[in-house]
Amino acid sequence: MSLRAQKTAKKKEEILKSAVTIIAEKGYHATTMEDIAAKLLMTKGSVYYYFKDKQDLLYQSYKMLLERSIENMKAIKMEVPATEEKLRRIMAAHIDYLITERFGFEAGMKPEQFFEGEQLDTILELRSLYAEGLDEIILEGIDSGYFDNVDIKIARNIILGAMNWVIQWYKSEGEKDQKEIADSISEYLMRILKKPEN
Amino acid sequence: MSLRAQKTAKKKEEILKSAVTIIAEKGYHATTMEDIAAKLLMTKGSVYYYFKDKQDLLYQSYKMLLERSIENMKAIKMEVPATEEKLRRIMAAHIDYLITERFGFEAGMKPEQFFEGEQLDTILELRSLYAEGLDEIILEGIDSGYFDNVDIKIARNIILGAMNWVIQWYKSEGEKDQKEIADSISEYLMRILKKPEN
Amino acid sequence: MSLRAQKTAKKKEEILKSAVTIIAEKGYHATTMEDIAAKLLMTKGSVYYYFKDKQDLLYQSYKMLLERSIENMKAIKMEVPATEEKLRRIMAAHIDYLITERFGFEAGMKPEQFFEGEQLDTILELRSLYAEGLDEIILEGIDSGYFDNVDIKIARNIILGAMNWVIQWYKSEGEKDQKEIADSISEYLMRILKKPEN
Amino acid sequence: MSLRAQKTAKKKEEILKSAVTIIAEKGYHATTMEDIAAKLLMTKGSVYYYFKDKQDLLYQSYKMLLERSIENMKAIKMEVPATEEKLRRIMAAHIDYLITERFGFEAGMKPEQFFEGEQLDTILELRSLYAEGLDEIILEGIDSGYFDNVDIKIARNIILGAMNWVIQWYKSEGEKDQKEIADSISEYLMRILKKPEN
DNA sequence: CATGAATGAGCGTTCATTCAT
DNA sequence: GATGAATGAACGCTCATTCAT
Repeated sequence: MSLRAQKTAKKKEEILKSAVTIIAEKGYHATTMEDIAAKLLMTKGSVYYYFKDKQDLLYQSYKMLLERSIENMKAIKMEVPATEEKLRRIMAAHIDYLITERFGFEAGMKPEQFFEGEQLDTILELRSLYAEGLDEIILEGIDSGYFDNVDIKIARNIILGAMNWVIQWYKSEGEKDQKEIADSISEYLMRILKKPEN
Repeated sequence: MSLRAQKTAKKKEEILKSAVTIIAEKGYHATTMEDIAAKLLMTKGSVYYYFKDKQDLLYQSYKMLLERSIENMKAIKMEVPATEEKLRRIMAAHIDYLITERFGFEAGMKPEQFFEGEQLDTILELRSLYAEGLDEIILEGIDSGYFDNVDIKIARNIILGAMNWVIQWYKSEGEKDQKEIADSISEYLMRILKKPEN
Repeated sequence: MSLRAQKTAKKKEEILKSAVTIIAEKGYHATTMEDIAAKLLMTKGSVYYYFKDKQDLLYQSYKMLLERSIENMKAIKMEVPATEEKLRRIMAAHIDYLITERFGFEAGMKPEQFFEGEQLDTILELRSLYAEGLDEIILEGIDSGYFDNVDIKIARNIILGAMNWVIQWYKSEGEKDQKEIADSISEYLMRILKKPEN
Repeated sequence: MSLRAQKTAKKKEEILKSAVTIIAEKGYHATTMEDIAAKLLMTKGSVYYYFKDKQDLLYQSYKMLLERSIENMKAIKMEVPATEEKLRRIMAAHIDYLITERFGFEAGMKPEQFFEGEQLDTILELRSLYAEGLDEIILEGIDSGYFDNVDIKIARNIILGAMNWVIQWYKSEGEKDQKEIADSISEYLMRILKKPEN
């Protein structure tokens, strides 16, 4: 990658990050191109040099978030051998990412409401990939006899729902810090999966 | 209530229902007053005869949904004596309401993004009321020794998150019907709460 | 006039008075039919029973004010014989009417901006009538040798301007009361007309 | 000031002038943003690039007119030494400005009807400044024994009223030209102020 | 006569998008 | 590459007006 291309890529990422933050805060429609540009001391026009349109910006933002989540998951999978620990780490990372990167809009967003055509396909596929990543671990646990023989789809969606919901209540009840909350949730969710010990 | 007033109330409710449906589908900002009116073969102007502005319409809609949810819960509480059954029924009703009434926007919505002042206060209080309703049942279970001594706040939020998430995946994976899904989810969530049987 | 017609006439006048007050306060365009009706505990629909449209209401209001001013002037003319006293009384009445009846909109209003066709003609003619009424007195004074040989049109317009301007400053500088102000103004304006005494 | 800024300032002024003209003609409420823009072959959107909203446009217009009037007055005060001549010149300039710049809306406008808060304060202060400017000259005349010992406030308001009223009758009675009218009015108004010569 | 309800035209305003410089 | 400026389509909202009851 040439130096120029690197610079462009860096700028693009800055813009995406700015966009993610503001959209998470105000919502997509309430966020203006002006808002996004202003936060970076740019003008609207410049943003259009890097992104085709607002829709594109949303798409790239969302895609980036999903891809990173998937990468995070992969990294943890490589790093950690034990099934349960793997799942716990992934949940913690998910919640952490949700809160620190403020990509709140990931949570309740219905992709069909914002994307269509190829974009929608890509997004849905990335979502699926992430879901499958979780499924694999659950399956791994079941196969190894460590997890109970649960309905994987249901279990995974309970986990996803519980995790994404954190955004709704984290701030308001700040007694426990992020780490503790992630641990507690993991702990409880594990009860769904784990085989009753005899 | 006079006949006039009844008619007005009915019309208001029609509009609210229409609004709820469309907002659930397209999102609040993407929904125009025209959309809402057109669906009822009305004109924009008429909608404004019944509601102060778009914001008011959103507020009333959301409030109605929350109030009904709370009433549903109360009714079930009165009707069903057994703690576990009570909780199961409430979960089933919640999911059912979510899907059939399509009030998808309840799920991922951050009230702070849409409301402020008194409206926000009211909404937050209604949310709290609903949450407390769940908490009471959990506490009842714990006190009776039937549930494990879980962190109520965490448990409640896992339950809420898991239930509200259903909207995100119900349609796309329609093999199981609504009832079954609600049952499965309840079943699994119960594992978090129930004391391991010895 | 039948009893019914009397009732109607009375109602019409009530509405006109209400309209005058509110229009004087908020301006014609900023005044809604709702405002006018509400002040009389009526509904918009009723007002339309008595007046064709908003324009008609404005026209009738303005016409009424002008006609009364003219009648006032006539009455004073009949009553008072002395030229100077006549003029003074008319000025005082004019200012008094302006302030108490709050028909502020008479002052700065350019009829061409609000009326056209027959309505405009009528209004302009009534204005002329009032102006001529003043002119006659001035002429009378000149003929009798009591007033100087001034340009009547100019003199009359100075008088009208000075009087109508009162609305702009009366309230804010309330040290002197209405009567005194009217007297002072008359006094000074008289200097324009009166022949320097030798 | 950079060239850019100059261009912007120029454009702003163009818009203000356009606004003043149309508002003077049709009145504030009857004037649409479209009207103002169209007169300059612009689109509504462009006007909003330069002015926050319609209210802002009115405020800036009015402020500009008042400021220029005050500056005009100051310039004349510097230029002309003799009290009477000073006053005459100011009156002539006032009437001239009123007619040529068509800022008719200055005349009968009640600021309280259009402005509030800081805007109202500023406008009222500018009005006061102008009024005080007149008062000073009157006082100067009195002190020098050239003017009679009149009530300054009353005298000033008669002068203002008479001058502003010109807008109401100038066009329709166009026999005399602007200059002559200004002279006549000054002449007559001077009679109010001047000490009777013995 | 009165009114509640409905309508539609029109206005102010926002904002994504474009483009000359 | 960046930006100031311009655009136009769309939306929320108001309000005079109409009309069935």
